[in-house]
Amino acid sequence: MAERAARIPNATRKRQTNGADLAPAGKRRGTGRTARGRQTRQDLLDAAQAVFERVGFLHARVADICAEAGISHGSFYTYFVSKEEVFNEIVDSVEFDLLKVEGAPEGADPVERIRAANRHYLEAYREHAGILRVIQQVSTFDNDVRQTRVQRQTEFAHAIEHRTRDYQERGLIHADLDPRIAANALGGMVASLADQMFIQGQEFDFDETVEQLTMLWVNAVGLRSTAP
Amino acid sequence: MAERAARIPNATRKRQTNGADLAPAGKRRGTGRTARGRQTRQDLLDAAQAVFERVGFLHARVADICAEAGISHGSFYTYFVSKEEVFNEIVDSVEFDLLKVEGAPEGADPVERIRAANRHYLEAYREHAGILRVIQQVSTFDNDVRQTRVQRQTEFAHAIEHRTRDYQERGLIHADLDPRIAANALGGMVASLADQMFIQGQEFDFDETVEQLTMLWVNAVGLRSTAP
Amino acid sequence: MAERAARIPNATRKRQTNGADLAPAGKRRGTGRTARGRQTRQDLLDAAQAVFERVGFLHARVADICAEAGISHGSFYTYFVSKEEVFNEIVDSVEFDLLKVEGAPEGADPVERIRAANRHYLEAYREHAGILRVIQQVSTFDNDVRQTRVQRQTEFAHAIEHRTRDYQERGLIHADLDPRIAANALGGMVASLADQMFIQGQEFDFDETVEQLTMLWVNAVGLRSTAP
Amino acid sequence: MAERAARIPNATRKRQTNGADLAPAGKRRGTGRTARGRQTRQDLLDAAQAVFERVGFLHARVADICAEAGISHGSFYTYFVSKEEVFNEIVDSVEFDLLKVEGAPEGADPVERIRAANRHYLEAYREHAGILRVIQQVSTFDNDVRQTRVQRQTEFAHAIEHRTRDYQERGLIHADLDPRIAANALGGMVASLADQMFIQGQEFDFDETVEQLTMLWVNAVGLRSTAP
DNA sequence: AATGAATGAGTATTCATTCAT
DNA sequence: AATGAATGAATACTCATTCAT
Repeated sequence: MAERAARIPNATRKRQTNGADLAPAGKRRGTGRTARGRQTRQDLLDAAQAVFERVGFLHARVADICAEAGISHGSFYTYFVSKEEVFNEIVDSVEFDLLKVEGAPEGADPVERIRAANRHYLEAYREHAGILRVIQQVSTFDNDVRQTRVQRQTEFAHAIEHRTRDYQERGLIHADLDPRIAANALGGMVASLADQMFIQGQEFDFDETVEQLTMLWVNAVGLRSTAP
Repeated sequence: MAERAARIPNATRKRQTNGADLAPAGKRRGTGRTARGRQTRQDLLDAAQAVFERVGFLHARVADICAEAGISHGSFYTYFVSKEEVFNEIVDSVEFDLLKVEGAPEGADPVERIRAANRHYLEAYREHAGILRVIQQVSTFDNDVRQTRVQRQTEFAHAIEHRTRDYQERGLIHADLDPRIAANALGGMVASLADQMFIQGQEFDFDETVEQLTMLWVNAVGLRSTAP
Repeated sequence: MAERAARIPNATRKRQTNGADLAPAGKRRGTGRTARGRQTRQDLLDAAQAVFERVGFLHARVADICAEAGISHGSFYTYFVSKEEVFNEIVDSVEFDLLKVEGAPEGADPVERIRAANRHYLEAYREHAGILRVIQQVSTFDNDVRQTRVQRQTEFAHAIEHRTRDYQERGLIHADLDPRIAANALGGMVASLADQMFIQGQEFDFDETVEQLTMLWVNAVGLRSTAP
Repeated sequence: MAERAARIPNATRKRQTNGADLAPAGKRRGTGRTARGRQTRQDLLDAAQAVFERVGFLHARVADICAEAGISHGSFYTYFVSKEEVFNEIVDSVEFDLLKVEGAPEGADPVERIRAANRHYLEAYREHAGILRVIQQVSTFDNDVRQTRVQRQTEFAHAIEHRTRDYQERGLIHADLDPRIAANALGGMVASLADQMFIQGQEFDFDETVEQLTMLWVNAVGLRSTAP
């Protein structure tokens, strides 16, 4: 642990309640009718993201965010209900595209598709490593965010699962694999490596990693290239 | 001097500047000279673990731990310097055995070994899920703990990498795999699934998962059973 | 994120290792941008001084000071980093003028000058007795403050020493006095009496004391009035 | 002030009561029937004095004293009611002899007597500087100790005052001096210099200082040597 | 007598959030 | 909309003193 203890200043909490931490519901603020308002709001979002990525959610103080945005302390609450809200908004605007399979059309060679998906996943992870790290932190004490994070993983796995079944039915891959487990395992493999590379800071050659992941994946499911 | 003595509340004193990152420095506590003392210390450790697992590190208050242990507030500091210290001690006493390959002797069939290792990993993860979740949380803002955690992962991967090279040299598995990447990827695959099962709470059949992971792993590296 | 936001209570964070002895470092507080802010800051200073004088530094709690100032608990830290800081600021604003020789022009009769200096010293001491008592307390466990206090004394003695040499050269006083020792002794004599009168609370007639001190001083150094 | 604030752990206090802090009254402990008991008691006294002189009263913890004495934590209270009590006992055993005029018999030459008294005072101060510093600290927040300290000074002054009157009546010194003020002033002069030398740590040559103080004193009162 | 474990009063400090201009 | 001052809940930690063996 190391450093001398000092209170961590902020985050959300429900004393003694270990239950769901859902939807902020309530009032939305500062919708931004004015152009100036909209600008300030955006400044705040950018500042918040920068601060979060720099020091993490727990150590980020609203005051820091305001300083970063160059606005006064109190104005924050003109635009956001709480620190949590900014965070959520940032998350919403960032998260979604780990899943997309880019660069390989629907009908393409399965190996190609897998390679493309792996590459895309790693690229996206790399691009968003900063905020992903923060999301990981927050998901550790906030059920909402944990939910969202699991959800994202689940969707990813579902997509893989779906395709796995398809390939199995077409006899392209091993029949004795459980599509759901395999999907989660292989998705987890890629996610784990991405985490090691971009969150934990371990060194891997990007392209080589894509190749190896693809090879492992293809072997694992026993995919035979459909290429002639 | 005065009727009822009472402490003078405040003044300036040099904080025991405590540069070191690991050793909490200063006076050592809870020497545990007495059986009673040792008992209390253990109670405190148990209580702390229970509380950490229940509410996480962040939400755990020293007061909660003391209440759980049934001792007075101040006694905590007879044994530990800080909440961090108890945590570290718990971590040290728990972490180490994800790595062991149990149940399959050194010379056993490679597939058997992999299966045994996977089973052991999942079992250990399941057994320690509570504290592992907390470790994950803390590693999110504490570099020492992060370090330790990465270390553990790294060692695991090293072991796999070593064996992978061995198998490659013996021609038992694909030659074109990069042992390091493969080791991290496959290790990550198992770890990720363990996380999904025992930390994120997704449902998977334990035995089936062991089988599937083993199958995926074996396929991925192209291992041919050495059985006749 | 959660229904009602509430702070996450604790975790580890690097204490702003603050080696410097003087500047409290870290974020500067209470910039006093607003008139209102400046007012509050002043209120706080006044309150702090009052509390310090009433109960001493050791027994003064930040809460007491805030209560005295009629502001909320936390606001204190908008303006000052710590109890120590307020104290230092008060000291800085008060200390300096024990030294001045008021009322007797540079070229005046030496005896007149001594009398004026003595009177001024006692007056200043009397005026600031409250805070001087506190300074004495703090200098007892705080090296900086001790330093400052000694410094003040030293400067006073230096001034006397300087003049003593001058008078010796001009043959106005005994030649066999050691200017440095004499200066410290005579300065100490006055300071000591001031302390007895205004800190220890012993009763002495003010004017008579000035006269007697002057007489003792003049005799001690063998000063012959330059008056015709 | 400098160091980061941290609570000063101990001393006596009466919340909100600025009144007298008198007599501990109550029960005396550990009178020491046994030889062993008496030994332990003395060890404790010695240890306490050492610790007090090393870190001051405020920073001295009962635990420190016990450690220094090599006895167990709780045994302290077998012998003393409180930290204050040990302190008082130490003070009582040390304080008294600043006053004595050693080395010059009653009928000796007045100048000799003054010289001898000055020398004795400085010597005693030097010898007991360690504990005197602590007494000074404690007198800052403890009325009893303050009282005692003032008392000592007062007695010293009384002695001087008495002698001064005597000399005045015998026509040996100036008639226009106020014996009480002069006594306090001159006594304070010596005390102040002693303080500067042995508490504040300023450098003065011992013998020279005695000479100069004597000279200043003799001059101040206009004493004519009775030597032929 | 000695030991050392247990107790608990006492307080500084942070920072999200609200509020008066 | 913006500003920045004010609020106050929340909690770790120390150490004198007591108590059970």
